[in-house]
Amino acid sequence: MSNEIRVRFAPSPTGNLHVGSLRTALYNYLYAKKVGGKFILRIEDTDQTRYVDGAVENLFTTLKAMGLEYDEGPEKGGEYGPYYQSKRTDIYNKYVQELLDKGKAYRCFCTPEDLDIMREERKTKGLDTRYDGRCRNLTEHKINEHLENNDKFVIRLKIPQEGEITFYDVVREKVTFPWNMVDDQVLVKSDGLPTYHLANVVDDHLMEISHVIRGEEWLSSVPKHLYLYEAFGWKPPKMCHLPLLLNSDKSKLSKRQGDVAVEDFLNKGYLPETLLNFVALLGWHAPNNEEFYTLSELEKAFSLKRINKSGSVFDVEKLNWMNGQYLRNTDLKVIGEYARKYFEKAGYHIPNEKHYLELVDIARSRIHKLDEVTEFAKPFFSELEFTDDDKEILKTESSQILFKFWIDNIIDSPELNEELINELLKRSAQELEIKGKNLYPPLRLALYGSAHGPELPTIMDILEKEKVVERFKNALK
RNA sequence: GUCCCGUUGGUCUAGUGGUUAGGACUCAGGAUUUUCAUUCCUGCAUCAGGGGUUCAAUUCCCCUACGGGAUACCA
Repeated sequence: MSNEIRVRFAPSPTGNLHVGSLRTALYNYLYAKKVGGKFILRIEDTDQTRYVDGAVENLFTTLKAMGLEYDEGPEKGGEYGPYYQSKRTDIYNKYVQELLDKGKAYRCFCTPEDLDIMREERKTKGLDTRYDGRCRNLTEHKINEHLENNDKFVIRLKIPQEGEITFYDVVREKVTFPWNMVDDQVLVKSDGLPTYHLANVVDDHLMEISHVIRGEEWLSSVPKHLYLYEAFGWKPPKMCHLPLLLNSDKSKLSKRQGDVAVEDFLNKGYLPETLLNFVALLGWHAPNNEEFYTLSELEKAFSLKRINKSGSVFDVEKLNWMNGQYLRNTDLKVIGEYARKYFEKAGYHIPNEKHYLELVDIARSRIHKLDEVTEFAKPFFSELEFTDDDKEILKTESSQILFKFWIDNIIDSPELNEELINELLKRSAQELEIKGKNLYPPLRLALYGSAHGPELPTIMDILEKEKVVERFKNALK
């Protein structure tokens, strides 16, 4: 075994990538980068019944969108493949046989129905629901009888029945479990495929994984895994169990309370940079007050030792705020590229690049996510709609005088530029004696359809002269 | 039920055997802006409770409460 740091992200392709998984992937990635190790992707697809079409592809594209590149894994290759567990069945079979030979595992011929009854009975007795071990000591004769009958069986791990196990977790430190609370875990299902527990241990060993960094929901499985390492005579990797991401009611983050798939967040217009930054800070923090990090800054700042123990609520309010910060502080052209698909979706034909960027710029300080980006562009692409209150404002005598004045002064000028607009604004106030709330709201209303919104010169610039005149004329009626 | 893990404002968090317990989001108020938004400033609010140990505990130990996770031929 080398001293190289090798970590893995090992999702099962059962749907879209969950933000919690994203954080797990990110922490693995960051740790590898930090220490100059390798980041490996392994697909844990041992459960055929949970196979979801397209999930693997979705995983690849999402990781790519997030900029989390792996050193070894599917598509990429590596010396430790294959990286799909479904392609490693022969390997697992070999090791299970070894366990059987060593007496560390045994065949169990109980049917699922038998087990249901057993658990029910144990429960009514106030016991835990572990397997009661009735097939632990089947005679050779009995086993052969079952085999000759072609009876279905699973292979279970023969867990010690007394004593306790203590191990050290990078995050939790010392953790102890009594052995009599650990189940004789099924290692191989009756379909001949391994369970996560077997596959994960065999693969982590064979792939020379040095640190297992995964969610806290796995903490209680560690004794089984460690026992497996011991049974094989292997050195176990360091364990590192991350605190969970929580709903606002503190339960494990789930679909019930909104979107949890990275893809969903991306579609709503959260930037990948925001998501990464936000999720990095859920459970980890540098010793300072810094809240904004690029990926490469995270690579330098990250450390396993500073991971928190307690779960963190995924606060969408703060995510929104952070995304707004990214929207405003990232180069306008970059935001423009991210925003383009939303304009296409809205069916807004983009007149020219300069105006397009002005539209994006108007929106970016007023929105939190990019799916709102066209909201402030709408008045430029569709007919204005006025409420009764709006119409009252447009109808007043001073508004009408104002509109006439502007039309007269714009119509013959060669160009409608900011200089002219400011001059006319000034003259409106001086010559017409229309100022303040009799000046700006009516103008903006006539041109933009709302008393609030972007600055007048910006509106007029995007509208261009012809349309400005047209809208003033409409307001004149 | 049983086992395991956790607990600094509503939320994310920094921090320490002696601090006015720091920052961010949210919320409230104010300033700037022709308006909205942005931006800036100010304010509200926290060490779960009870026992120890100690000159001193938010910090160390124990108990309780609460929260979460695991209890599958799912991962």
